[in-house]
Amino acid sequence: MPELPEVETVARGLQERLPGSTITGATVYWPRTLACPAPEEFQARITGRRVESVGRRGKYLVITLDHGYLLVHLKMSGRLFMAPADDAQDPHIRAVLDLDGGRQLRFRDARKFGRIYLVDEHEEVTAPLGPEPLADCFSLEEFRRRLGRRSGRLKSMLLNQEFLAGVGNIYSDEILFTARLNPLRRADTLTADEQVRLYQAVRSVLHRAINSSGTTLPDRNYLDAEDRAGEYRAEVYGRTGRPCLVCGTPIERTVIGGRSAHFCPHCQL
DNA sequence: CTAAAATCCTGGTGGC
DNA sequence: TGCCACCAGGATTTTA
Repeated sequence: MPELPEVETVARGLQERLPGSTITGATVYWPRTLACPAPEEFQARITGRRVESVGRRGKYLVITLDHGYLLVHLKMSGRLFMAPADDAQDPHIRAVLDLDGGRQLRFRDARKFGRIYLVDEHEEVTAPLGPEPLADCFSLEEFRRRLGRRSGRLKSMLLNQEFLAGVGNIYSDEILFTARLNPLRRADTLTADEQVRLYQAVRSVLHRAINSSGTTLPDRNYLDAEDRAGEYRAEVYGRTGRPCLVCGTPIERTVIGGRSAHFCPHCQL
């Protein structure tokens, strides 16, 4: 499932080739893919736009146009990539933007959870998001401030996009393992030292995951815009029953807020 | 406030 | 081999 490191990898790949392209048309094969506006208005407004840059905010791909923004959320199975217009299309293509030079930007999404937004200001979509965990301005002090006001479980807190933008189910588990904190702990019970560990784990895990181009699980759920798999190796996610890489205790799995949580019962307190 | 459950979806999996 | 029930998961919405 694409989270911050995977979306960042896709954004960097598209940034190599997409800027400067002019969008000459659009086809939406699965109408619900389009969060806004309605298909006819989308087609009218996107045609003739030029791509200026490709970036990321939280788990959203942010494509800056000469007028407005195209935002794409990949959700569970979404992929965004460029292809020659005469390449065969697979049945899971939900939307296609025609580009100049006989190319296309294709949105493929087997599970149909992904969404595309065309807006004048990207804040129309991204306003509710919490801070970017890797931004220079995201300080320990700000993290502590946000943490102190919460009483929920750490696992649920890290998954909350209004608390912090971009962390999903894999990296929330990896961050808590690195911080040696139990996913069931309540946020307002952390000692000062534990707050520092969590802050540093958020930054180091996401940073290392980006440097490894993200995580591709054995089912190959994620590939970047150039079909490359991520090389990050999860230490607890999906390793239920296997030995903890630090102490050898079998990794446990539980459900918190409807999400699977993997952790070492010995290392994470 | 937290939190759980339901919702949207389909590919993959385990049981028989 | 085939069929089927079930699960995963991000975000939102509903309910307690």
